[in-house]
Amino acid sequence: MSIKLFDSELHIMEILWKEGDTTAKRIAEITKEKIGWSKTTTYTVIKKCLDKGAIERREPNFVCCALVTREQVQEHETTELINKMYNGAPDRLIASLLGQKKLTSEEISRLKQLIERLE
Amino acid sequence: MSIKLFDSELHIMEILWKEGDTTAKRIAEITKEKIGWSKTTTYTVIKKCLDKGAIERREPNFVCCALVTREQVQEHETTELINKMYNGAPDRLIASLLGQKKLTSEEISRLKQLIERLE
DNA sequence: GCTTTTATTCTATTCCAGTAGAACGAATCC
DNA sequence: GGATTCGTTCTACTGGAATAGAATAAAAGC
Repeated sequence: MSIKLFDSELHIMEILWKEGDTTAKRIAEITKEKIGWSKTTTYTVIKKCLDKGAIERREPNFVCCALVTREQVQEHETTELINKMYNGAPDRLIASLLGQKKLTSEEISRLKQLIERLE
Repeated sequence: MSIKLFDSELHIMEILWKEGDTTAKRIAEITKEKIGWSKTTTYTVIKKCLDKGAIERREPNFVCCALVTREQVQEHETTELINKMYNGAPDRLIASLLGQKKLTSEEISRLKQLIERLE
C-alpha cells in the first residue's frame, strides 16, 4: 500500500509519527503553533489523510492513528525520485550521493559496515 | 546555481540532456510525439526555462542549450528529498535504500568499490 | 513586394494543492 | 432546557503549475 501524500498531509503525519496517536484537537493546536494553520485547515487536511487511508480515526475523541509508517512514505518518495531523476536505478542515486562528498567520514564508515553486512 | 525545475520543465531538460543542443522546433516535435504537447505548450515551457536560466538560446534558429546539468538537478532534487523525508541526513537515505534490498548483488559489489575508494 | 507558411510570444483557461470562513451538531454549563 | 462553547464538516476562495488558442513576427515562395 503506497500512497502519495502531499506536503500539507505530511505535516499531519510527521506529528503522528513523532507524538504517536493524537486527538484532532491536539493536532490542531500543534499546527497552529508551529505552522500557523487555522483549526479548519488542520481538520480539512486530516480528512484528506483519512480519505486516502493514511490515518484512521478511533473513538472516543477522534483520536488519529497513522496507518502508514514513516518508512513506507520515505520509500515511496525515494522511489519516485529514483524514477524521475535516476532512470529507475537506485545505485545511481547512491553513487551520486557518495560523489557529492556530503558525508562525514564517520557516516562513511557506518555505511561501510552496512554494506559489509549485506548479501 | 541551483534552480527548482517543475515537472513540465524537466521534460524539456531531459530532451536537451539526451539529444544535446536542439532547436525549439525539434523539441516541439518530440514533445508532441512523446507526451502530446501542443506546439505552444512547448514554447511556453521553453520560455520558462529561459527565464530561470536553465537553458540559453543561441542563434541561428533558436537553438536551445542546457545551462544546468542533469547532475546539478539530480543533486538539487535529492537534497530536497533528504531534507523533507530524512531529516537532512544523507546517510539515512542510503541506509534506507540498502535496507529495502532493491539492489542486485552486482550493484552492491559496485557500491562496495565506490565506498572503498572514498576518504 | 505581396502572399503564404512557419516560428514565436501574449494572453487566457483549467486544474489542483493549500487554506480557511461559515455552518452545523454535540456536549457542557447554569 | 436554552445559551454557550467546543469539535467537525461543508463549501469556497486563492495561487500557481500546466496547457493551449489566438495574435504577431519572421521567413520563404513566387
